[in-house]
Amino acid sequence: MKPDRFKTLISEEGLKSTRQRAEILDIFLNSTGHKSLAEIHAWVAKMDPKIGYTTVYRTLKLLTRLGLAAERKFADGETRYEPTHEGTHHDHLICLGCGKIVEFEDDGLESLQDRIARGHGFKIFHHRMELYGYCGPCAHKKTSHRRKG
Amino acid sequence: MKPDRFKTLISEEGLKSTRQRAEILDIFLNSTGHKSLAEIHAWVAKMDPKIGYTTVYRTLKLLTRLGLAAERKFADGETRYEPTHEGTHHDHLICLGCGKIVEFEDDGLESLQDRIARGHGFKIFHHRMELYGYCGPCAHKKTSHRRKG
DNA sequence: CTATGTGCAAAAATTTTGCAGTTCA
DNA sequence: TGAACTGCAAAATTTTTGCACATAG
Repeated sequence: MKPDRFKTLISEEGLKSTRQRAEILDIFLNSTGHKSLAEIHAWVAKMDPKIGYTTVYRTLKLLTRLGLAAERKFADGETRYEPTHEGTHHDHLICLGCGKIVEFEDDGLESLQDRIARGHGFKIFHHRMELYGYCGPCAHKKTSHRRKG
Repeated sequence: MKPDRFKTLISEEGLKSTRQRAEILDIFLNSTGHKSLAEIHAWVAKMDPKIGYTTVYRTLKLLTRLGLAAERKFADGETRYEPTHEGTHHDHLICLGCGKIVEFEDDGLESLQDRIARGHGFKIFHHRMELYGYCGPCAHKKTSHRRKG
């Protein structure tokens, strides 16, 4: 995702490209994703303390509207945003032990989605799948505890 | 799920079975599921206006802890609760047109989950899958609009 | 120049907690 | 009786909005 694409998108809507938006976009796109507003703002404020929370809030809403960001609400309740990496869809594996979030892509899932949707007369646009469990290291810790315990 | 089961569960924890809890449980279990706290409270208050929002809030948290209810946060942001119908797992089809939420079960999904998890060294306990799109009637409306449009 | 954007502060909407009086076991 | 429960009000969060000033186009 190049900054140019953003400029094109907003000008198409008669909106403006500002210093703040460029700053937020830059930081947001180069982040790992899954960031809460507070986290993004903290990050942005480090670069430019004058940028307010409200601007970050409104910019992320804007990016969501333009399709460059996606709001996500995981089971823990906090609203998070992640860059959309247009074209590629991915889902999430979430470790209940250490909180790590791993992204994955699976074609089987995509076709399964279509089959299920057809069975219910739905026309699907997108889906969300989250797998909750323990990653390798965390699963191992739990197993060790049980051994001879 | 019989009320008796609830009585057993809470007495096991040294908790009490009260009129309010019975009322909330009754209404909650006989609902369609996916209700927000405000909705549940409004419903409960119709039966007994003296029952406060706080009690509903705390009771649903309690039910969640006991495994009788599950908190869900769909993409629209509102926290909703649904009865767990122990043993059966299901996922959701969500209509973006009319907001209808349809539950479904799919064995293929369950095995796919295991395959994906293994590939990433995860041990999965549960998952969440949501398919967003348009149900039959809503999809039809959209199509009609496009015709000769 | 003018419509849009920004930032502060404050309003709204949610979720959670403290406390005094009530109730179940 | 005593620990748990209830309900009100108020605190803590989180999300949104109003408004005066700044700025891109």
